[in-house]
Amino acid sequence: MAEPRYQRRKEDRPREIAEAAFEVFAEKGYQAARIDEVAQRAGVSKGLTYLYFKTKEELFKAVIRGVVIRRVDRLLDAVESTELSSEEFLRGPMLEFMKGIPGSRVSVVIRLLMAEGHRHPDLVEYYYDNVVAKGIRTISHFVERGVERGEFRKTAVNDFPQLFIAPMMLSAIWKMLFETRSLDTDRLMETQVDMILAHIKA
Amino acid sequence: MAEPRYQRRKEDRPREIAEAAFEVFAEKGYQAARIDEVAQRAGVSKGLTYLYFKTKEELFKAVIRGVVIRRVDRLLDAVESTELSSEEFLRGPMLEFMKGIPGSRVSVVIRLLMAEGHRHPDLVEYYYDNVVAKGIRTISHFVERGVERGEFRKTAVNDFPQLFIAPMMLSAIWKMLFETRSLDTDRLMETQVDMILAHIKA
DNA sequence: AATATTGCTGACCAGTCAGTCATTAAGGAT
DNA sequence: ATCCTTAATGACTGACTGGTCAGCAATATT
Repeated sequence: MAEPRYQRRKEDRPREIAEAAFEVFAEKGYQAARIDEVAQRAGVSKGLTYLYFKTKEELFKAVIRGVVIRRVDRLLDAVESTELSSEEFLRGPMLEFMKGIPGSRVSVVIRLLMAEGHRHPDLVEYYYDNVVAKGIRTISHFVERGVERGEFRKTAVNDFPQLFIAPMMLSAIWKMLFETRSLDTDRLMETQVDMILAHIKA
Repeated sequence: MAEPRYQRRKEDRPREIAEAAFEVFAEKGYQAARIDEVAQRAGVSKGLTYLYFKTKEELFKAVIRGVVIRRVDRLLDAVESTELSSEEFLRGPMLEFMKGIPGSRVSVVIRLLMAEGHRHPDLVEYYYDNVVAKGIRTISHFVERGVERGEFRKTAVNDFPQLFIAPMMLSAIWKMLFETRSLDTDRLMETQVDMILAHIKA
């Protein structure tokens, strides 16, 4: 009749701990995050954290890696499989994707990487290869396809797919730092898309 | 004949300490920065640091505040006093200003603020009022002057001066995280300016 | 030269925290 | 029931560091 003091849940623990860790890292940053607090939020003892993650750094890396991947892949798939015109895709799914970034977990990851990237070069590399480079290639490919289809002209924008996402990055940062001070980030990104389209449409 | 063990230099110490502190904060971030190391780099004992700055946090704030101000004010003055046409100003001094940001101390400050902003809301406010808001107003004013002079059309760009600096922000971040991976940040910013001009020129 | 002033030092303290490990007990196997 | 494996606990340690302060010595004053 005595309640068991805990349950053994080997399968779920790592995910639960990583989930709690993400929250704590998000709030405090890497250095100020306390393993004790991670454990507490996961409803687990500190020792158990160290059973599943050898060090704080490893936990950090696991958490960061776990966040972002699927989102970029979805965009990539959408580009490949869409039946929309390039302009419609830009104004529709692409813009929707970008609007979703500021305020999401992705921007937390950006912050953490900027803050701690120095000391975790392998993490930066992983993130660059699997998120940034992949995303940039996807946009690049999208623009070139537009050119081939005769929808777009060939312009300097072909060389700088970063132009599409620059306002998104600014929006993410703005929201993180200045939440209260008003900036209509959605319309900011829309305006950039308007401008790019006006510039490259055939 | 015995060399004096130290010299008393009340005037210079604070600046020297702040200088060293900037370096250490830049390399390590706020939390991981050690006051001992700051003192060592300033060629000074740890105790002296606490004579001039009451706490680590105060030192941090003093350092951040000391970095950015003059730069933005120079841009503001340049806008007011220039005899160039709006387009010439954009392509000349304005672009030069923006190219100077990534890789400069300013981007270090951006990184530190993103990483530590949470815990220093007054610092964020100070930075917003004296740098961000001021800069945005300056650009806004510049665009509106162009409209009044008949050089520019009135477009959505009037409402989003952030569009001018978004690629600059992306460049700053890119350079910090991915130094090695090539991106011609200067040309990225030029391309944005080209595009904006094409879009708003009367 | 003697005295006063104060910039500066560095040993020290009290608190903190990542990581360890001896121990406990959950729950499957027999 | 009993044993056995191992998930889970949490007290503990050792290293580290922000901040203090009693005293020293470089200069200013007389």
